[in-house]
Amino acid sequence: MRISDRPKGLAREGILAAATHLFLDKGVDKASLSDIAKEAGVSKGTLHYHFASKNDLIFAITEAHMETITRELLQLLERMRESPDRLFALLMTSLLEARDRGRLHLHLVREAVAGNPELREKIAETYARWEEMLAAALITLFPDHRAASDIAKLIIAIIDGCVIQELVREQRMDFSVLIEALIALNRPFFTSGSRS
Amino acid sequence: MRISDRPKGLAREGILAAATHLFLDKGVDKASLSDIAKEAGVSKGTLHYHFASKNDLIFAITEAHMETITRELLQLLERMRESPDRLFALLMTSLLEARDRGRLHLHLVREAVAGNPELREKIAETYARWEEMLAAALITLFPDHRAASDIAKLIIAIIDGCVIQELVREQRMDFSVLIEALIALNRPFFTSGSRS
Amino acid sequence: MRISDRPKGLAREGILAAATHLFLDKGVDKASLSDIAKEAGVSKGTLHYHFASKNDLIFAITEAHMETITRELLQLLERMRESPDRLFALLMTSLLEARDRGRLHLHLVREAVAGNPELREKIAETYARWEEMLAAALITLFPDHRAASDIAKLIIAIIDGCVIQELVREQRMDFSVLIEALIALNRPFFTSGSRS
Amino acid sequence: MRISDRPKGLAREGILAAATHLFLDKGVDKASLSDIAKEAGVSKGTLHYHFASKNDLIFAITEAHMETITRELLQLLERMRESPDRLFALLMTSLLEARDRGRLHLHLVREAVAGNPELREKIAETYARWEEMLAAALITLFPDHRAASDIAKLIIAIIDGCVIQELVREQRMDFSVLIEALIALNRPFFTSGSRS
DNA sequence: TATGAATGAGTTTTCATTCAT
DNA sequence: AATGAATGAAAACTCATTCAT
Repeated sequence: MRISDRPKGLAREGILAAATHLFLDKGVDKASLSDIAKEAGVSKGTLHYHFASKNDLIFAITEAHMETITRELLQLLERMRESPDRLFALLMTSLLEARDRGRLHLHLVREAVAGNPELREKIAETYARWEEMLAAALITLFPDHRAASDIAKLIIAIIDGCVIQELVREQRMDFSVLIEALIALNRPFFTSGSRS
Repeated sequence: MRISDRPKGLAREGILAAATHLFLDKGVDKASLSDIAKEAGVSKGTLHYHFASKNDLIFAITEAHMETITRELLQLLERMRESPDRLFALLMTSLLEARDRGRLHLHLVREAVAGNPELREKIAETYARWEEMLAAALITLFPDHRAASDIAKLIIAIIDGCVIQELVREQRMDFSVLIEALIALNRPFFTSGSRS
Repeated sequence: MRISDRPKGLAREGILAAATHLFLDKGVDKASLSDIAKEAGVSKGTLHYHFASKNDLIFAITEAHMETITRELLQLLERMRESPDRLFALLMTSLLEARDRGRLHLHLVREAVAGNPELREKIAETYARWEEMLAAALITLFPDHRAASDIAKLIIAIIDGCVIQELVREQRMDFSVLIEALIALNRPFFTSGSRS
Repeated sequence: MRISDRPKGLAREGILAAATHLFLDKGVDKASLSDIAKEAGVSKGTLHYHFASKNDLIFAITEAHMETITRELLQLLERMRESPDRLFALLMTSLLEARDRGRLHLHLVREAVAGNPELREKIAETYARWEEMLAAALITLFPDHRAASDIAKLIIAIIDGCVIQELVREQRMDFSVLIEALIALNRPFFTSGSRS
């Protein structure tokens, strides 16, 4: 809030915002540092003053992105106590509603997988953390249920899968329908009708 | 069969194989045409003789990749008639077992999403086709079930989601456990015990 | 001589000539690849086609430079049989007469010493070779003389030292005088007059 | 002595020390002002406060370096009166024993030769001064000897040449051997045995 | 068909220098 | 005296593409 804060932070924040936008839009590889500097309204020199390399920038943005999702997931799980039966629907609509976030997520995950081991490690750790958070919440809500950790894994996978579907097919997924499908799924296919 | 045929086909196939390998390994952007030409053992000139642009090459590889999966899906659905109750497990283990395929898939999807609309369209169409194939198979196997199309969508999403998990966390997913989870999922969480 | 030779070799030779000239003139660090490309009349892309990195170019030029001196030294030692008493004068005037060569030599040696171990090794080997060649020639000319190898070392050092003097003070050294000095040197200073 | 004096002098001295170390280590061109500021533990702003440009810094360091050698040469020539017969050996071992000094010397000389005329002039003057000092000392020690000035020139050249040899070949020169060689040199090679 | 030489636009990165505080 | 944020010019290097042969 102090005046002296602004000049310092502003450039850095502006760069992060510009980079986030361009990474999201064109992907990490195709967004050049020139593009980012231009969009942030700073010189390339300034950009490198704040982020020594492109990798640093990617890392900073990934950290912020993962942190944002984690925070949101936490809030979501809090709210869930009031209406546990809608957990799944809430989770998916909330986490997916920002299509931009999904887009950025895909780009960062791909960057991590394509030869950026540190980044991959970072993302893997966050995934593991989400899984734990989800599993813990499930156990609180349904103390008598086993396999909470597996269900957590499954939920995360479904969300990621839906992100891809949305991005590729450019159409919203209708979750109410998906959830119906999930409910219906178990009866005929896995138990092969034996559950009377 | 004529002698003159062979070199022609061979060079093209060699390029495709090299490009597939490098795209899979480093991603589409980071694999340069020089790398590919070198790995294929041809000159850059030859590469451009067979594929006018990098985009052409990407497109050809995407087509081949999607076609491979489609073919495999078809065979899988055939085999399914004999043991319909294991459909899901079979689907997932088969489609995921080649980790390379998942890796390539991620890279191609990302390339499509990041500013390559033609490619995106191509992939979207194939996804739609898979969905139809799956839905049709489900209807054949379980004629009295509704929402086959939604379940198809869900299955595809789960598979994509698992691919990402595997790539990021570098650990195989245990499907038997996931399927258990799926079965267990519907009871407490969605029906919240209301199922009589 | 064939027509097909020319286009191929020409660019490479042109680049080497331009780089030699600029390295000599401004030093290795201050001669940029842009400068070199411009002087050679080719694009920067072409330059990198022929020499993958600046280091490659430096190395190629160093090799050529050292080779030139070696060749010349060989010819000199041949000619020496006819007038062995003028060996030293001949050596120094010949090797130093091309001031450009000395200039280039200083730049390359400095580059080698400042963090280019491969280059340093290359130059060190050539120095050792010169020393051997010189020592062998001395032994042939004066079979009864010991310490040929040490004298060779000394001669090389004197030449290098004179190169530096010339470059820094921008004035030719007068060798006849230096040689006089060398002759005079031993009597009073080292033997302190004891040599009757 | 006042408190306010110290920080001022200290920063400047720290910068000079850091720059000397880095120039010596990596060469003048490859040592960046950022590196130097970091090693000196000051900001880049401070560095520019004390030295308006990199050239200023180079110049200051060169002056200090040349002054150090001059001072040492003076002391050496003083001590020489007591054992004039060992002049040469003493000179060379003393001036060369600090290998770092030779390294720095090479870098500064090269910088001077490569497009820094002021610096070149400065160094040339100092060389001339050394020559005079040496010649004067020689005349004092050996009043009846002619060509003292040429011998001085020769001695300086030999020292510079040995510095290069040492740096490139990374092995100490054995001076006793070199001196032997010098003594031996004059008889057979130059006079070709004619010295009755 | 196939090549390799050539290109130019573009990439990330480095760096000496300036300046408000 | 000292700082650190900012800059722009220039560095080395990459790469898809073109083209004569």
